[in-house]
Amino acid sequence: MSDKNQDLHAMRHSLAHIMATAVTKLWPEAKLGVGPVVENGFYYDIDVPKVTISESDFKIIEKEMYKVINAKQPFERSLMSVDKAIAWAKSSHQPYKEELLNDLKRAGTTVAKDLDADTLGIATDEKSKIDEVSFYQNGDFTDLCRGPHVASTDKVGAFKLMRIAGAYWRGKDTNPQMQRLYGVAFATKEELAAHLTMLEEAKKRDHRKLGVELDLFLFSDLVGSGLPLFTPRGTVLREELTNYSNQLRESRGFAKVWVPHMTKTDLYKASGHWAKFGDELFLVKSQETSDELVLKPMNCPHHTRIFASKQRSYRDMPIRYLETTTVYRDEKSGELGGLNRVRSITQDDSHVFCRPDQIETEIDGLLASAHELYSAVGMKLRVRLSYRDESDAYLGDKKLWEQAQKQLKAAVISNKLDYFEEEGEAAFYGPKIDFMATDAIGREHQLATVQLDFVQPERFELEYIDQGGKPAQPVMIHCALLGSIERFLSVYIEHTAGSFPVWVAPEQVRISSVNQEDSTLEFVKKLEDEAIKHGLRVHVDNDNDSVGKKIRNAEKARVPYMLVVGVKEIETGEVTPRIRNDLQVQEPSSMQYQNFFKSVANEAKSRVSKSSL
RNA sequence: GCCGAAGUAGCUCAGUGGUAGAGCGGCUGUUUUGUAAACAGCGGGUCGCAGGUUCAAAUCCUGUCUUCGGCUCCA
Repeated sequence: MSDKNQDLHAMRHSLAHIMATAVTKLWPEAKLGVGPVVENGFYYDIDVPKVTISESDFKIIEKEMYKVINAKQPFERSLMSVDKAIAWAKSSHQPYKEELLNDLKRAGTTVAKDLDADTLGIATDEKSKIDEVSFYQNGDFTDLCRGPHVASTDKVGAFKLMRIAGAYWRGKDTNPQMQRLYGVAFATKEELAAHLTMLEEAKKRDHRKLGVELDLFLFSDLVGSGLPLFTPRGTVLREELTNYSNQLRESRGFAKVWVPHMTKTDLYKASGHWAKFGDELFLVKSQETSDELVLKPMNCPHHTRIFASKQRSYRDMPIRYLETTTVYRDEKSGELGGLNRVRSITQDDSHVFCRPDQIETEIDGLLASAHELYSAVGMKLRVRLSYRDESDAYLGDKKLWEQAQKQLKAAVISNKLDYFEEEGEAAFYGPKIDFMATDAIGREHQLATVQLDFVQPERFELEYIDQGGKPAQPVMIHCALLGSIERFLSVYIEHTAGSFPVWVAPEQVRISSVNQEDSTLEFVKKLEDEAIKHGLRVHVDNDNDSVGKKIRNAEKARVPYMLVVGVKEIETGEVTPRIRNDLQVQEPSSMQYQNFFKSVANEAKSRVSKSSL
């Protein structure tokens, strides 16, 4: 950590301390939990019995904090033995601190993983030997805290309280819930202002906001939470992306299949999903039969039925199925949000049934497809090899797991992918390769995945006849390139800020007339027909608006190309396209309109990210 | 699920117990527009939904649905 960062860290730490000072002053019965530094700021978990602090209290809390700051109280650090500290916590009625200290004492020389080193006043490098914990005092307020703190309360830079939220004590939902007060803090007012501006900018990209502005999707109270509806424009996005994903896989020998969206529970009891995902399933009740049905939460068990419908020879392998289809999962209501987490999830799903010796080739092809797709959408890919850990949450033979994990790694290495390995991230039925895509503002998202599966072939007793004429068990490879279309779109909309490349853009060309003269309207119609002839998504704006207004509207809709059409164009037959800023590489020149549409159609076909005009 | 906040016109929002508002969008008319907002007029809301309190409820109370923030982030 640089000196500057250390200073900033001490400031934020001190602010958490000062916030605790203020809250304790306002509500003397407040019980303090933990108050660490986080990215861009700090928080403190506080439990005030019978009082609910709300954001409207921020003013008085901030006012109280400024009182402390303006008093320029020095922070005085002191050390105390753990036993003395426990006595302190008891006498000052701080049960949460007392609990932490007791756990610390019980843990002896090793600190339990979930203990908060910051709050306990333990330096990381001292973890193995803890006899004393540190306290900081300012004025008449003392708090257990590791620090570091700044020298006095006035040296804390600029801050702002941001929000308040419930947080379980030590992250366990069986524990009491405390109130977490968040603040952001920076060394200078200017940096704080810049941060707040940045947050505003990020808000502008929010796919939920753009979804409304660009008329892409919506939610209806009557339909239900987590169940998005897509408008014509939004559906273009879905179709363009899934067509591409399907095309990439069909060119590698995948055949489309189709399965119904509900099934008997027996299928998931056989697959092993019932035990794991039972409470996430939507139950469907038949009024005609006694069938217990559910909406499908995944497609693989269905696809195994198709595979198992015939006897397969080693010569038939691999068998590759692809289906872009919607699955339904009853997520916890509080976890739903925009398109990122929904209850109707459309996957560009595919399953390969292959011989063990074909694994590497199959994975190679899928990795190459993922690479191509993510290049086209302009996102950098990093790969996570997700392995099992030592827990018993996984099904299947451990030796098979180890073998599978090695094969995944080999394929990733031979594809020269940037990768890292992580234990405990695997699916319960096998290890996987997760693709982490980086968006335009540097956030990383997990989207595509390739997963190996030795468990379902066993559970469903899948087999093929090997070269020696004996039955053998195939390996299953699950793969989704986009992952879930909904989540992909939430990321992609924010990645592009709604400015989609020509091939994805719901509206590719807008033709705006300068006036409503018959001659103009006729020529506009001629242009529209030409665009349609080239398969372009074109809109005509013949409204009685000023040219300036029409341009503004087209810009707001993020239309890649706009043509303004009047007498000049009619006379010459030439158009000068207005190119959306992010696509433009050079000043556009005028050209015959036939050539213009031809070029745009080519750009869409080859999925380029910049304009060639 | 839990804690907190919120839901008023298509969108963004004002309105704290006494006749529901603004801007933008929409529609109509005037204008016939040349590269980021012409002018005028007119529509448009059971104030999320259901109960309750009150002479009177967008406003107060209860329930419910929906949305947002958080519950993982810590040297």
